[in-house]
Amino acid sequence: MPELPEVETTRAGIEPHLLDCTIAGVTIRENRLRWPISPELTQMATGQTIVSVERRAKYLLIGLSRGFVMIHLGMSGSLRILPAQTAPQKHDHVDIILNSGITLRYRDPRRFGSIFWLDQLKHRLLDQLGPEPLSADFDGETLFEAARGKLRNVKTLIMDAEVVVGVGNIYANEALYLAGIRPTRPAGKISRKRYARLAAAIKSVLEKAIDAGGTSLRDFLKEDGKPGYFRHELKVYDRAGEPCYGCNKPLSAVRITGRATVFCMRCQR
DNA sequence: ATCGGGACCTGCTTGC
DNA sequence: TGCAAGCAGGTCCCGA
Repeated sequence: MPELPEVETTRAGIEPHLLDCTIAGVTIRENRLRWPISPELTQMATGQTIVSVERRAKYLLIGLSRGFVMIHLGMSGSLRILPAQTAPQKHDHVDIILNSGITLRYRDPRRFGSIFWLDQLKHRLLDQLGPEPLSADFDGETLFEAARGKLRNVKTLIMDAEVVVGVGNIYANEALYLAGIRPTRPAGKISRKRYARLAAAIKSVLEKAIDAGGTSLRDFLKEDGKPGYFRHELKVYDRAGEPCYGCNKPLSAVRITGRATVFCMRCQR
């Protein structure tokens, strides 16, 4: 489900509802997420004021007067802003209830997501993360350097969070199409110049997806319950066998490390 | 050190 | 129509 644009869309959507609010309580109905939710989350967060709502990679970081709540949406997670008395539905695992009369509700049918209480902004899952793709710390040189001597294919490289964060399966496919690079190409055999193009394509597709409110295929909904509209802008993802918008040739499909991969045999080399 | 594959879950779509 | 298989936006961890 959520890649960087969907997480960023969620962050921007919930931020104005959360800032300066006090947490009146945290209800955990189901703590069996990817990692069990620590029971101390409730007592540590209750009574505190929310001072920031930020994102690092695909993690949401809710800053409190003391400490942080760190949330990952996994494959099927979403956050909604709702009136506090709204009855929970199936898979609504956690509520963060605010003194303003609203609740931030976490839903995650597959339970691949996670919620952590952090005393400080430090966690092993944040330690090894690469640069943010939309920052100046990321460019073609980042990719070229990471790819030196590597035999692995370029799609796996750009989906590796130690190389660059936030690029999941949809946007990896899209960026490689925009850059005209075949996903199966060995990463170490691609020129500086083509990596500059790929880095620019990653930035461009992520920015445009954020502007559109993300991509909604199945589960993903924004904090207000509405879908994002980038689905209509997808050039290759979910279009296997359909004509390439560039040359009309049917798009090819392969699996790369278990993930659906779509590309144009003619436009991507 | 690097890499691929399995594992974790539920729900929806597809094909027999 | 019913059922089982296959597939889905992530990513950690293990064994080769």
